[in-house]
Amino acid sequence: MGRVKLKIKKLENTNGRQATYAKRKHGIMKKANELSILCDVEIILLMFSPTNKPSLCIGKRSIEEIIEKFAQLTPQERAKRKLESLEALKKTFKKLDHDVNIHEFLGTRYMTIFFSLAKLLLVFSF
Amino acid sequence: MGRVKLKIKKLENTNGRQATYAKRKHGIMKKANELSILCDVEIILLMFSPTNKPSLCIGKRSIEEIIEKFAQLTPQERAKRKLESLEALKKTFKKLDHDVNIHEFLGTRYMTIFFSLAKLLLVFSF
DNA sequence: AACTATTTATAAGA
DNA sequence: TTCTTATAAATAGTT
Repeated sequence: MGRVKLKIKKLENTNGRQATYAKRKHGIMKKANELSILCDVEIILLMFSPTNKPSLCIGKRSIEEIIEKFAQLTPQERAKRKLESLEALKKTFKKLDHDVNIHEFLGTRYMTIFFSLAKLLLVFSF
Repeated sequence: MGRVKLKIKKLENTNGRQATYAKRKHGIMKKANELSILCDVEIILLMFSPTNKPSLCIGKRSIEEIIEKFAQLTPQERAKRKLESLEALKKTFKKLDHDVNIHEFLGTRYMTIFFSLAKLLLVFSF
């Protein structure tokens, strides 16, 4: 969609790649949001920029549902749950790392993806 | 993009919603794949259909990288690592569930998302 | 499942 | 960089 038909292969020009990423990231997030609303479905979209900066997009309804559930707790319960979740998460990753050395297996980037999602889903603290 | 401009709100007709989901799911997966190639970035896209059937889309390069890393192991190492990872994962989820009762907090659908991603990222066994 | 009128996304240029 | 615009691509309603 543009002045010419684009070949789908890595854009070698760095500036062009950044520009295209910015445009298409916007486009795909819009699409994800529309789809989640139109069809009433859950969507998780996680992207890493060419410089590894993460962008997370979640279907509108899902986020609202999480917020609503979280909001039904008292502030004390919320703080407690968040702390507990983060503690459990830390232990979990230490344990997993000890068992299978996932850092080495997955690499830092995947650990970041995984950790982001875990945090998001567990404690709504992204 | 279509005969009329669509209002972005939940489609109330069930068949229409299914049809739109199918079309737009295809569209957004194509976009995700194009973006991951053009800009050489990692993308994870996870969608649940109106009937809760999950679709997972991962940037082409990422999947190839995982496969390549996994393929460098010997069959014995692969089997061992996969088993270990699954065991660790099971323990992890039992532990997490005990600590924060995430099943109750997140609900089954989110557990499925989380588990799918965990499996995918840990052992390439989806 | 295929079609096509129309809207939407976007590549290149300003 | 942000804005514009020609063109490609997606898709809503139809068949």
